[in-house]
Amino acid sequence: MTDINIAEPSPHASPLYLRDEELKQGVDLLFSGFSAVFAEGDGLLRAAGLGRAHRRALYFIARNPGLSVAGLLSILRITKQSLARVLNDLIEGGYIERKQAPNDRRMRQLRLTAKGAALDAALWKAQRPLLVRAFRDAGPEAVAGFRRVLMGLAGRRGEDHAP
Amino acid sequence: MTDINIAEPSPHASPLYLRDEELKQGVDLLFSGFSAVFAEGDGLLRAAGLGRAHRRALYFIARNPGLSVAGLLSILRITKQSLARVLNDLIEGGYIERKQAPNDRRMRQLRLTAKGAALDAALWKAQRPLLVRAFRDAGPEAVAGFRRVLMGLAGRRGEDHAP
DNA sequence: CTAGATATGTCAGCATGACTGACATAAATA
DNA sequence: TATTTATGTCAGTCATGCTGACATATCTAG
Repeated sequence: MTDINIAEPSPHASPLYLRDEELKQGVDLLFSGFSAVFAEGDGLLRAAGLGRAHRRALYFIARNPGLSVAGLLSILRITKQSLARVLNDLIEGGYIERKQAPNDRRMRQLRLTAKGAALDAALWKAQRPLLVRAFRDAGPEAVAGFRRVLMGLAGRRGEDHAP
Repeated sequence: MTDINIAEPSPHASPLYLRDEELKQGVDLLFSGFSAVFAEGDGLLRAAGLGRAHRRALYFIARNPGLSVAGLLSILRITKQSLARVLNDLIEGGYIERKQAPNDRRMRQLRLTAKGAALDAALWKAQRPLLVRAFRDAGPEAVAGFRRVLMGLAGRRGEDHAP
């Protein structure tokens, strides 16, 4: 591959771990890791008659109770028309509820129902072992690095998804 | 904020970094980081009349010149019918070539053409700065941890994508 | 050499989940 | 009151995944 950067003048300008090959291995790993994490629990979803789009919405509503539609849109980065279908499915299925915000009644607050919370818990139960194993095997320092790099990649957009 | 999990009973049974909240933050970050990395360069793709599916194929063929169809399928984990459409688009567009393998002529070796390599380079040029910045800001130890965790998540499937 | 296994390609149809554009409504705000 | 904001909805399209069935060429085992 293009080893252009090996012959950098200053070691500070381009250390080994910033060569194209290392960066691309990072991309490979990100792709594989993401695929693995989000492949878990697909069986449960199909049983519930839902897809991955529903799951993502469910997940982020669970993580941010009372989230507004606009808030969810900014997390998922899809159009409101796309989200609307997903949300309507979830509401019709009794997984989430949509209520007017008391302070600004234009806004809707999204929350899980008991049924939605149960599905979310079941999905998490399926997904969790993989994460626990990977985190534990890697150790706390590695996990800290994992988070640090991802926060950099997400560009401070990755933080506000957590309550 | 939900500080529910702070009061864990035994530190050994569930170290702090393995609490549900920490694991879920990992999921949040993985989602955001992945989205950010793979959103870069979409403009170029559209200009070329291609989508993200084409990009993934192009990327992994670039990473593994001479890759077989089956090999690419096992990386992307989609059906051969889905892949066929993408590959045919790329071949018709002159981005990749498909040649019989000399040793086993049932197999096809996939490679980028000059045009494909140029597109791949342009995409990488768009994508790279984000990765460089995030890796450099996080530092080499963090990057090592990032890789370690992702390798655990990918379950040793994330390694063979690199040549 | 023949029979089967393997790697690939293709047709036909379907499902999911994105998109764009246009328009409607209710509530807040200037 | 006029405008902006947050949301919902209709209608159509596109991208990308899927299943099932079948064809072809080639390799491999008996």
